[in-house]
Amino acid sequence: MPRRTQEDSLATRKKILESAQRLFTRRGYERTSLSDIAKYAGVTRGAIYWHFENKEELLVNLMDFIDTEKFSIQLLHDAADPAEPDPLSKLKTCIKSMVDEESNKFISSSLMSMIISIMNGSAGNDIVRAKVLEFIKARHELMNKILRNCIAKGQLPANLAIATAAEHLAMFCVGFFHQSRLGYTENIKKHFEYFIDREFEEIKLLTVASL
Amino acid sequence: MPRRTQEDSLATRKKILESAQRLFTRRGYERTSLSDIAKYAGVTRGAIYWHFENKEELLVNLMDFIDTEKFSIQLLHDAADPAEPDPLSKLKTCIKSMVDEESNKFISSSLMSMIISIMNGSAGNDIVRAKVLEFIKARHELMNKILRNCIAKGQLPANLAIATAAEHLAMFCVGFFHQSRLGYTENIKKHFEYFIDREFEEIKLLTVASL
Amino acid sequence: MPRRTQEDSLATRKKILESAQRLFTRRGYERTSLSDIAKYAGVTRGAIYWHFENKEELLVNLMDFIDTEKFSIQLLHDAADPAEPDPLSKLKTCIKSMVDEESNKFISSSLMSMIISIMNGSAGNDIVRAKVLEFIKARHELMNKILRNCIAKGQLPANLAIATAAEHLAMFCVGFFHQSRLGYTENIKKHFEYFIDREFEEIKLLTVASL
Amino acid sequence: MPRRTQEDSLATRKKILESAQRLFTRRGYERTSLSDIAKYAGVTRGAIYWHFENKEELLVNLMDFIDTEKFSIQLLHDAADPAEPDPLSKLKTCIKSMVDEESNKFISSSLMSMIISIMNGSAGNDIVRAKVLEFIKARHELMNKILRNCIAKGQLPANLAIATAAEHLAMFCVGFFHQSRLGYTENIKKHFEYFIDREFEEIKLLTVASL
DNA sequence: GATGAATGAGGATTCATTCAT
DNA sequence: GATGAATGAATCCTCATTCAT
Repeated sequence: MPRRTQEDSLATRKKILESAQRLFTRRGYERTSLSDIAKYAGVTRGAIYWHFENKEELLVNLMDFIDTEKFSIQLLHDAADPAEPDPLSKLKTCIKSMVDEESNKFISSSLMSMIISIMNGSAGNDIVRAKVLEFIKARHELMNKILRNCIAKGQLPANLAIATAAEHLAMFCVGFFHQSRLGYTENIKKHFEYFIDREFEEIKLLTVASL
Repeated sequence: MPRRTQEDSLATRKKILESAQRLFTRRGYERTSLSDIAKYAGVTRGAIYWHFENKEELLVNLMDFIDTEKFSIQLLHDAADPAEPDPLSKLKTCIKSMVDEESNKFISSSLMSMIISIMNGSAGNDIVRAKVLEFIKARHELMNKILRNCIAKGQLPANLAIATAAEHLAMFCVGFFHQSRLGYTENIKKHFEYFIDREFEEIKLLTVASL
Repeated sequence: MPRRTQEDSLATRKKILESAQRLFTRRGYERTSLSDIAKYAGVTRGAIYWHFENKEELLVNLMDFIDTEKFSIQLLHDAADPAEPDPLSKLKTCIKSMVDEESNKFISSSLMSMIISIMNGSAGNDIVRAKVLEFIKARHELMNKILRNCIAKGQLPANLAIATAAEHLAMFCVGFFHQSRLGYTENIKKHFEYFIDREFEEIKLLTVASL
Repeated sequence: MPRRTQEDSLATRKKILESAQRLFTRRGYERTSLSDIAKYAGVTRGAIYWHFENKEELLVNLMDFIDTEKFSIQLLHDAADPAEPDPLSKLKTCIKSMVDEESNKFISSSLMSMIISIMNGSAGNDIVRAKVLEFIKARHELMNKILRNCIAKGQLPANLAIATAAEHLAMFCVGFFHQSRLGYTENIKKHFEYFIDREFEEIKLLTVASL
């Protein structure tokens, strides 16, 4: 029973993307076949090819999809907004959400595991790699912007070594994320807010003068 | 066709393992075919099957192989040795070596990227997952042992929350490793020793009392 | 969305046929997808299915279309016309036009390349084969009629072995056509009229008496 | 039940090539799937990929295979041999054999139908096209060589326009071949030797002086 | 009249695995 | 110990075709 209206079409597209996300995250990009995705989405492989050029394009579109859908990214954008009076809290809240998100398995960090497996994969799919790198870069720039916003609001030192601080923060998040996946952050999670606070204390030390 | 001596056999085995390591690290487990490995090692696929049951077994054996071969693990074992008077320095040295290792691309941390891709991928091959988890657990226990050794030598607080500290340290290392792979640790690398020192200062705060 | 007039419909049909001709000729029947044709014609696949049952039917219709459209066939019909005082010249002119047509790439001989690929391909699509064979037969009969007309006008011997002559002439044309496609008629083309004349001299020898 | 000895391997290879030839000739390159070939040869698709890189390579190898296997090409080489006292007869014999070969369906001319469908196909497979063009060129040069040999033996005029003559001869052969495929050489076949003789009489007229 | 969405049957290719030699 | 040959299942992808709108 084929679907016909434009809404149906969009619904199909969404179903495919969601299935792809779920399966890519669960099994990794390589180990997920289009057949798997189609089955999971309740459509045929052909339908996937109607909506996406090929497997790579599906992935690229998925990235945009997740980026748009998931709300945690919104928090980051808020934190970067010059109109935001308390960007630091917003940033901390966002980082804090990693704990819940992880337990929910499907929030923006699920994207990261995908990213990693793609970057570990390599070889052919240059379009995907480019997209991933672009994606990462965008996040990095966003982080820098947030930090600058924090400085502007007097929440971080004026002479902060921004690039270094951004790297440090990213390390913290990524480290937490990966260890969580392996189940080695039980104790950290218990006092996660404390560690976030400590992280920012560390960052505050990273002034141009001190390095 | 000369008779193969046992040495030849071992040499072949080693060649296969080294090729596997190199290629798995480079392209990931899924994207590396036994054909690739055989070609790279200058043997036939059949030879791989002589030495290893199948692809998974090759991977399992590879983990042991890397663990034995690579020297950085030795540093960790030294640091855990009760006879070692300065385990903290040994540990720091080992962590510090991540910088060079990364640039050299082929030290023990390369194993981690493999581990990650395996944990991200699969679903199926439980033997491998089990092996990986065992491997990670062993590292974790080793880390705990080292921390205890540091406490014994008075280099860390007696009431350190060891498990939490170990998790924190792991987060630091893993975070650095991943961000390095993506090329986002340039600034961190410049002052890596400083950051290692700071990391241990943080850890020192993690006493049973304080948490 | 404006109402389609009948003219629009015919225009679409024509666009499809022309696109089909161009692409079939260029890439062959098998290697041309309906998608290609639709894209080239600036319509959707669905439109093709509105005008033609399926791919085979499109081809069958295309043959009629070409047959009607192209003018060289007209020359042949003229040559077959009993009212024509000089059928031989008409025939020669038509053959001579092969040289230009080839360089123009799209005259009736382009049809032949299609025919050939169909006869070489297939096995399955009997309707097409039947159509092709019918088409070829029609040409053959036309040729016989022309030869008879030439005899009637005294331009060829009364006791000409018509069937044999027709075959010979066809061989000449087909041979030229194929060698042209491969680029091996450079020298022949330089004196093409001469060779046409010689061909007819040869044909004149094919009398019932002589064979 | 897999085969193991080298002879078996060669036998498999041969079976694949023969099946490919038969099916390519019958249905054309595009319409023949590797599955078809495998089935016909009684092997699996994998076996084909063991012996040949891919479908194109199979075709390229097939061309060499046919060229080597079939005997009519030997006649041509004999005719080109300076030691041959009567090259013209050899050449005529070879051309004459087209009649039988055609009826046998699988002689060297079957290659030509393949060539045509490939040249008509086009698009992707540049390697194949190159191979085909090389193949055709080789034949052409061989033909030129034979004609020169005929001149040397005084069987053709000293001032023969060789290139033109070669083209003319090729046209004759190719024309006959194609019309035969379509079943329109019945009458020509009855007196084929006569037409071959006439063809050579025509060629004899093609002197540098006369053109 | 024509479109957009979806299907499903293949098709080429890759690859882990097997096994006689 | 190792090779070369072969298998067969899975994968990505193409395409003719269908059909509600």
